[in-house]
Amino acid sequence: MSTVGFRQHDHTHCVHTALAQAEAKCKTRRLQFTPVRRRVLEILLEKHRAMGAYDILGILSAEGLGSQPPVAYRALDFLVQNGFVHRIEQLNAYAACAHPTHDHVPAFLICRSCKAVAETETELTQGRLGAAASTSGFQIERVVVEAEGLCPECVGELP
Amino acid sequence: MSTVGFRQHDHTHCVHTALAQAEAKCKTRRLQFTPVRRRVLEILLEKHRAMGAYDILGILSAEGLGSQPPVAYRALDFLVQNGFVHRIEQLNAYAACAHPTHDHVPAFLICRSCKAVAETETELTQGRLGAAASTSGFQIERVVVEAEGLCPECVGELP
DNA sequence: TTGAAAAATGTAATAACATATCATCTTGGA
DNA sequence: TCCAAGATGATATGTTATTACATTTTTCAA
Repeated sequence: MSTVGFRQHDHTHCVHTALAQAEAKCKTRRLQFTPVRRRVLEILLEKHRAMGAYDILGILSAEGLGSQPPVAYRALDFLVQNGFVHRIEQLNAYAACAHPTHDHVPAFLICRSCKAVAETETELTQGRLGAAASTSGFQIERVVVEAEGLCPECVGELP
Repeated sequence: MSTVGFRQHDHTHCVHTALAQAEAKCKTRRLQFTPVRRRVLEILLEKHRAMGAYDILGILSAEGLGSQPPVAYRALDFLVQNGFVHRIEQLNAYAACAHPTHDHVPAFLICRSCKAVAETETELTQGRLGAAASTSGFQIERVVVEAEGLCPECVGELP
């Protein structure tokens, strides 16, 4: 449960917890946890999957929270910047962070069939990548690790 | 030189070599190395950097090789499919493979300042990601590893 | 407490990236 | 030589993301 998220669970509780944690973190850092930002995080926590900016915008729009793309992108930028949400590069999509209480390098397992996404962690400079960087003098600031494949559910069901 | 590509080098030679290797590989695999596909690979080898599909299309168009997006995307799909080119997810861009002669999991060092891209390699299931995958029953098929940061040139020059 | 600066929002327009569809042409192999 | 698969031409459209600028709200210190 702490590393992989393919299993079912009731998460009304975890949504509330995560929102409360985000609110607290914003308070201590003096960041504005505005209604749109809060709602975008809540949407991503509730859906518990990767969503595109325009999917989110559709919901915001239906709720009268804004209808133009920058509304969604600004909120997402804020949430990504502050570690509440991760961007999944392969999918051009966003997912709520599963471990928002500590700094980490996220890594994702992405099912190419059902698009489920599980988050785990990895080390910043592990193995050959870190070695290559330090050899060449490259200074790593951020690492994207995304594995594509089949989740446990889909492994059995496909050709 | 085999892992990192931030250093300068004369590469008229390596362009020719890489094209010849691609041609040979297509021959043995019975793939059609058509003029557009060849030219797209050549462009990426010559520029020796990540380029967007529309950048490439601009060049093709100026040369009378086609002016509509599918022309570029089809050629890129072919080249990616067959391991001659990699897609850089973070940049929505494409770069010629630096090690086309053997199968590998590419990893990239991407300079956020000058956009230079160096390719190195990594293991498919190294470390915690592989562990999380096998624990949960996720079957990894492809891994994207992209590090963003500052290249040796830019490390010195920025604030 | 109030006023200036910083941050956030509203809104319109457009840029950048990518695919669907269908007709036509070329190639390789039976 | 003919067929089937693969490649190309061409049009249209879908999806993702940013620029720009006016306005409002919040913060913070004088």
